[in-house]
Amino acid sequence: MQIRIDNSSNRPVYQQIIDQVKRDIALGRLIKDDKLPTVRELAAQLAINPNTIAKAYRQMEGEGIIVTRPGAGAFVANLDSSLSRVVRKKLLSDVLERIAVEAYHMQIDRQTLLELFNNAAEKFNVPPRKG
Amino acid sequence: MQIRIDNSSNRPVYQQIIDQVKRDIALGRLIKDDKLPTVRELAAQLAINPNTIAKAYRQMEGEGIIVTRPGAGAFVANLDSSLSRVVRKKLLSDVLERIAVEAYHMQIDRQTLLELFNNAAEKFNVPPRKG
Amino acid sequence: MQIRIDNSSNRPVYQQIIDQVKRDIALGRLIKDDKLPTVRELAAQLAINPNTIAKAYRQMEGEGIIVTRPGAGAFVANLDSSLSRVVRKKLLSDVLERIAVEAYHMQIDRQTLLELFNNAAEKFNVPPRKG
Amino acid sequence: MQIRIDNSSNRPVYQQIIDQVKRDIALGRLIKDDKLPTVRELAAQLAINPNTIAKAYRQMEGEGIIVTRPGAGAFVANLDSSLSRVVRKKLLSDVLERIAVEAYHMQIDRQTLLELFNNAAEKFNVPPRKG
DNA sequence: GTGGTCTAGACCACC
DNA sequence: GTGGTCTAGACCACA
Repeated sequence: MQIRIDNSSNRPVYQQIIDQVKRDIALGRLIKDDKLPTVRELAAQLAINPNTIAKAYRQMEGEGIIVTRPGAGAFVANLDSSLSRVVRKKLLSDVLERIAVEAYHMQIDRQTLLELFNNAAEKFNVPPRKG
Repeated sequence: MQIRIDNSSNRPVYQQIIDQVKRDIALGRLIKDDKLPTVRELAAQLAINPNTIAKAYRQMEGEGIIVTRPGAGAFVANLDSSLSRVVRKKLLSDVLERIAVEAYHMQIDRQTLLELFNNAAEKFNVPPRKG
Repeated sequence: MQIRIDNSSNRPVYQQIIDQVKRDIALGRLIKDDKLPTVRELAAQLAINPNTIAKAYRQMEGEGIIVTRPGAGAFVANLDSSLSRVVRKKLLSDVLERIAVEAYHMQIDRQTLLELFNNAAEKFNVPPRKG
Repeated sequence: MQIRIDNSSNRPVYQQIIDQVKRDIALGRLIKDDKLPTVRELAAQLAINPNTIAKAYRQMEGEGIIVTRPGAGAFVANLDSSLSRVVRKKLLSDVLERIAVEAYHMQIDRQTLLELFNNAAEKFNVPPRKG
């Protein structure tokens, strides 16, 4: 678990932590039952307030990404989204549309955008077929 | 120019305005030199604080999306990204990676994600070849 | 909006706030687009820290119960659970089973339990038929 | 006595133990004077800190669910709630109301909720008539 | 020692 | 003035 905070980013610190944990899971670097650093550990390591870490963990717990057990620590959970499939697709669809608009304004053609998309999709364990 | 504000969205109002102007441009509904409503007009129409509209316009002007001619109003500008191609691709790439990670956690398979992507890309004028 | 905190309760303060807002919505005392008290208002009224109120609001926002707009306030949202129906039923089912076990140990017979259940269900707008 | 700990549950371990003992009693799998495993045994079997088991037993003894006879072990006690009937009904009523509120927000109709309730009630020995 | 809750108080984006 | 983020530090339940 190597997390890096970019203080010059607009993205809130707690969100950066979530991003990177989720990314590590998607990359297969973290798997089910792996233990995350303790709140205090990570806080010390990154030199940020423990509450900020706790907030990130709490949110991931809410999303079902991790499981926290007081007295034991935080652990990677099973992949299991409780959101309905319709909602999940809608969420992704909205962001993808916004990206398409951005690409247009940035004058990035569809071919190039598709390449970027494929690079991104292959990098992570987005399974080729349902499952 | 029909702009609709979704109050139940987390997206800031000024950002929603930008989104929709950019979207209309990408859809071809707005083209170069088209006149945007005045700040006052739009504020009245949407029942929104004029400062919010002004902020949206100011930001779009900064991005080179529109040009404001004092005394005349705001007009759609030429497509002309000030950023280098490398930077633009990096920006898109980052967001696409984040989407791929989200898709993984939402258990959306690559096939489905690709469909969503294609739907989004086709909807807008992301030119098939460098444009 | 009259919220009362029971300091002698084990239930966390932020949770008590959520309970009561959700209850008021279910009772029809609060309806879509109604404005909740501001974080600072409620904090002053209840003599508790604003962060605690903010936490309650943030969680309700996450559950889709309310919508918060910085600069505007917090508002009751549309009824619209994003959880899959299977998950929702499982969640309720688990709690109901735990209650049945409790009822057994408390020597409350099924007839009485059913009465208590009906009282509770009628009190709130649990719709008689899907919808 | 087969107890299973779900580490991916938020429910504290000691509470899960209590839940399952009470459940087994309600199901008739454990009856008066049955001997529970010793703290040491159960701790070894579940690979859990003995203090956690001890805490569960201590609490059940406090609730009158079991009796511990020093040197002999822990045994299932008689059903005998120390609380007044009014208090017991109030306790159940409160939880049932909270469930009704949840059901409302989850858009589970009363018909479905009633089915879930009946399933739960039938599963356990909630006696049809005062028992 | 672990995470969870709460307080107190600062600064920022949004309207 | 609104909610959101972050810091600093206390206390508690859980293991």
